[in-house]
Amino acid sequence: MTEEKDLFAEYLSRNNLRMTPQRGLILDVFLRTEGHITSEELYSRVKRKDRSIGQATVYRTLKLLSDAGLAREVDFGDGILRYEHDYAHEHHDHIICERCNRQIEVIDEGIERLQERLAKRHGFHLTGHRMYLYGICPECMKRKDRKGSLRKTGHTSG
Amino acid sequence: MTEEKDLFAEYLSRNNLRMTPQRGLILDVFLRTEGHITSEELYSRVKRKDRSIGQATVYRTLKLLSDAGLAREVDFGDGILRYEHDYAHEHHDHIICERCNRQIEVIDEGIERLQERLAKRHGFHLTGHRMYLYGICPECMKRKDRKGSLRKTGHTSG
DNA sequence: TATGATAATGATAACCATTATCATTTTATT
DNA sequence: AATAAAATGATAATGGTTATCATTATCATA
Ligand SMILES: [Mn+2]
Ligand SMILES: [Mn+2]
Ligand SMILES: [Zn+2]
Ligand SMILES: [Zn+2]
Repeated sequence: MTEEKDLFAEYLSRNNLRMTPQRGLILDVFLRTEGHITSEELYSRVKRKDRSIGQATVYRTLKLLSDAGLAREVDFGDGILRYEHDYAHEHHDHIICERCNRQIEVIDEGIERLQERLAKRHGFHLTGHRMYLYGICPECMKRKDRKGSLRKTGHTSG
Repeated sequence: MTEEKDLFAEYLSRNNLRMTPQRGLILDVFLRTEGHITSEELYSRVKRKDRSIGQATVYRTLKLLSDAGLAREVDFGDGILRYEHDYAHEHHDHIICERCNRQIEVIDEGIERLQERLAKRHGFHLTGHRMYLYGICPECMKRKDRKGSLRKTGHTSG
């Protein structure tokens, strides 16, 4: 946590930006929050510690944290950007349950390798990727056809 | 093209919806347009043939076409939904160039297989996926560091 | 071929996450 | 202190998409 703060401070000074109480607080709260958090959620958490904080500052800081390599944007495709820790966190992809929205983090070295090869085969230099698997989680599998909260994205039948 | 129209008609009647001149025209123009088209683009094309068409109708019809299995939503992550043909078109994924936005369609059976296995390993029943690779295309590789139109998504360094 | 019932259309307003604007305040440097 | 540069927070704006709603078109039936 101190290490992350140092990294952020270094990133800021390297870019002629300034460490401020707001930025420090936002980073703190972010680091204490596991999972995939929206700017809105983070804003409401930060506001509990500093009534006067502005929502725009949270948006701005989250962007800075992403550039600094401390946060990573996660886009589940529902129109709301989420953020997760990106420092000392291994890269991973996500499986999302279309029934209950449960999300788990997964990694498959084989897939990563093949992605690299696939890009190369087409002459591309691969710099990143987004991969989201959609399905039905084990729990939802048991309680059969609860058609209740289907997500209705267009990812089904890929 | 007649086959697609039949499929659409069948889908509509199956859902107690009606085939209309507007829907027919929108499907026609959509089928004649290759690539990944936005609702806006399709709207302007359709409007050339029917001045009186409404933009909402294009949005609505595109959604219907997706449900009917004739169109597929493509989300490159820039906040604009695109659509591509989905009937008699093999599933594929995309590589997008971060410099010039060129996009190519790719498929890797090995990856598809591993995705299936990865989901199963976590107890999920896989229903679909989204995979976008980001990189630098061969052309942009040659004309070095044209930092011109960098996309600035957050997908880099996956 | 009128008549209801239902669905579709097009114009427009609303939505909503995110960005831009800008006056004011804070911070770093002289 | 004085100055310049950057950050903040309130608020307006953005822009793709969706909701609303009065009007029109379509379908089934008599
Ligand atoms: Mn994650
Ligand atoms: Mn495609
Ligand atoms: Zn589930
Ligand atoms: Zn390129």
